[in-house]
Amino acid sequence: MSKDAKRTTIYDLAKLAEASPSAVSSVLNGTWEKRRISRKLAERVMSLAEEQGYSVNVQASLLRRERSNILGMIVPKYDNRYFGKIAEEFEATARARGFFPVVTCTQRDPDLEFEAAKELVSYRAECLISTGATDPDRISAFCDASGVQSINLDLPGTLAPSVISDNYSAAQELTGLILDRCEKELGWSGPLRFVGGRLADHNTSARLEGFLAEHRKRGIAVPQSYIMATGYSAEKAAIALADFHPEGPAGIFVNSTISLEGVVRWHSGLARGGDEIRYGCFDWDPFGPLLPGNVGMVEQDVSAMLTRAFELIGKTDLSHEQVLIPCKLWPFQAPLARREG
Amino acid sequence: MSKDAKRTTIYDLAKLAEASPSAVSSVLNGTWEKRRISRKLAERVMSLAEEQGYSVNVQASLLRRERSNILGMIVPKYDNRYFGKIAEEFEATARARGFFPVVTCTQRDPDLEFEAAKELVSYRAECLISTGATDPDRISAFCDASGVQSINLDLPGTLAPSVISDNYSAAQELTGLILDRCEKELGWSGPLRFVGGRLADHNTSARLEGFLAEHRKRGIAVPQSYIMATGYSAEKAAIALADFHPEGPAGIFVNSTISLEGVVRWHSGLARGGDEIRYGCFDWDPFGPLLPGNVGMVEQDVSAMLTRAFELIGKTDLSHEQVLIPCKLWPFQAPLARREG
DNA sequence: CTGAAAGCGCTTACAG
DNA sequence: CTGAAAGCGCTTACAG
Repeated sequence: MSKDAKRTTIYDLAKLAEASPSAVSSVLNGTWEKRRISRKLAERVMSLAEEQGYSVNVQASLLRRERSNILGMIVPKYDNRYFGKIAEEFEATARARGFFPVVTCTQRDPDLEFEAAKELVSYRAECLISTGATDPDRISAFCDASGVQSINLDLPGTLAPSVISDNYSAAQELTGLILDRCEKELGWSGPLRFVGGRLADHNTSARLEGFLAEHRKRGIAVPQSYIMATGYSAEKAAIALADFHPEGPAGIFVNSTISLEGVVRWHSGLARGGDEIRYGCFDWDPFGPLLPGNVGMVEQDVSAMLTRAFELIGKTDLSHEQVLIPCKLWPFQAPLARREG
Repeated sequence: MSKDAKRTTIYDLAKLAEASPSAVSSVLNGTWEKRRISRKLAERVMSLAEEQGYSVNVQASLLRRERSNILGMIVPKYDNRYFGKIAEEFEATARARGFFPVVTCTQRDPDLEFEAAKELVSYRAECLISTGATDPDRISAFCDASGVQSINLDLPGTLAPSVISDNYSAAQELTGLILDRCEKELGWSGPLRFVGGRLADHNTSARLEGFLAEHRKRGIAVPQSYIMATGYSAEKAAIALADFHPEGPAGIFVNSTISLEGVVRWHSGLARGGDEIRYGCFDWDPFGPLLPGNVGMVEQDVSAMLTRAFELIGKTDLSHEQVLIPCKLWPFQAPLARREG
């Protein structure tokens, strides 16, 4: 059946069915009943199509209909619980609604992000969702100029509606949880250290505010040096903590599972004192509950975020507001002890 | 600049530049020097395009050129170190070579896989790479009938060339590592248990063969009941081990990080005896080195696999052979002890 | 009940 | 140096 030469078109089918290309077209795209084409012809065409392995040339079809059906998404990473899940759910939802999802992973590189956006615009995407984009406004401005709708997810922008996690509240809750556990289990109350992320990043700064608010509420002062927003990498987190050899109790607010990796590495490398360390992490990883000292993690509500984002697709005249989605806090039971020796 | 109505076309540009659409087209697609269009006109057109925020309608352009530039990939999950990395590298490589990568996540669902393949064929993808597909041959047969090239990655098929990891050898090495460590650290020699995966799955069965070969080489018999290929889920792995309360030393070959989660959960839940457990995992996770009892992990060589796969793209008359890519084995240093009480 | 015709936005031989 | 024309494979008012 392999037809290397030319693929079957509606013209081929028309010839075989002894009908016009128009009739074939409408049979194939399901409008034949409306056009009152005889069931007999319709069936003949459909079985011929099957037989010839015909598949519509979507490129041509959509060009003619001046649509693309493409829903674009830009995402920093796949290899990440949070963004991986976002991409997966986005695809499933888009597909369920009849769109053709095209997701592109841009590695947090602003230029790659913009290139990907341009490409998606060239394909005349119906809408572009920028997830965790480093420069969402640049993308929105470009989309806007080309008449393509854009929506921000995870990280907000000012030129398009944004659906983001309620970082402030979740960070405050997580801070409270860690402080409570330090008090209960170690008889010690803060201040905690804040490790990971970048202060210039909206989410990190919102989380830091929540972190500080909870300390303030409890009357605990946080020294400036306790804020270690050293970026997104396990190495940097480990380096930031390298000089920290706690003699007594200590607590850490870990910003993102990427930083968590560094914190755990530091923790398991401590000569002693590790048993009196408690930490919690903003973001979720299945190995989290198994890490000694980890008292809880925040899980962002991906489904809720996407549901809200999809509600905005196709809507015009939207305000560029921020929609805040609450997160879930997962406290873990009794802390596991650290490795011996 | 927002043009909600109609997007700028080459005809608009032609009018503004007082030139023909043909000239504009060739300026815009870079063939103007070949067509010996005056630099003056070219520059006029280009600045007008810039000014009008023109972006070529790729749909129309590619339809005319009877190409799609699309390179399709089907992948089971994004939210997974291994497949997430494959998707990321695939995209970067495809883009670097001038393709438009479209990757689709199909959740190990055979029907979804097939639907996605059909969709990609409708878009006239130049080539479709099926990664970890449950039924690669069904996809290859369909692609073949439509004149679309297909390549299998990770899981082999018989109707298209396959690039896969050398599961057998890596499993044998990992088995050897675990057995060595058990002997050295616990003074005990096997047999190990094999946990996770499905025997019907090519990779699991190749790994099991390597596992058994290493035991055979050392003259260690493996009881049938030690093979617990219970599928791909943390729960199932944990359930399979639920009745296993080792009194003395024991060792486990963990098939996939998904199962690892279950094994670690089981391990950390043991009332006692956990200190004399050693395991290793086929597949890589950054938290791996931090898990007590974990002596090493296998990392599949994603870059090498993709490099080989890309070499096949566009090649015709390929045999449907299997290309085996060696894996890397990462031994971890001294085992960490388990949690206390 | 069905077909001829125009057109989606491009590209590219062909003819000056 | 440049334009008119045909055509990629479809869809859809329009006219019977």
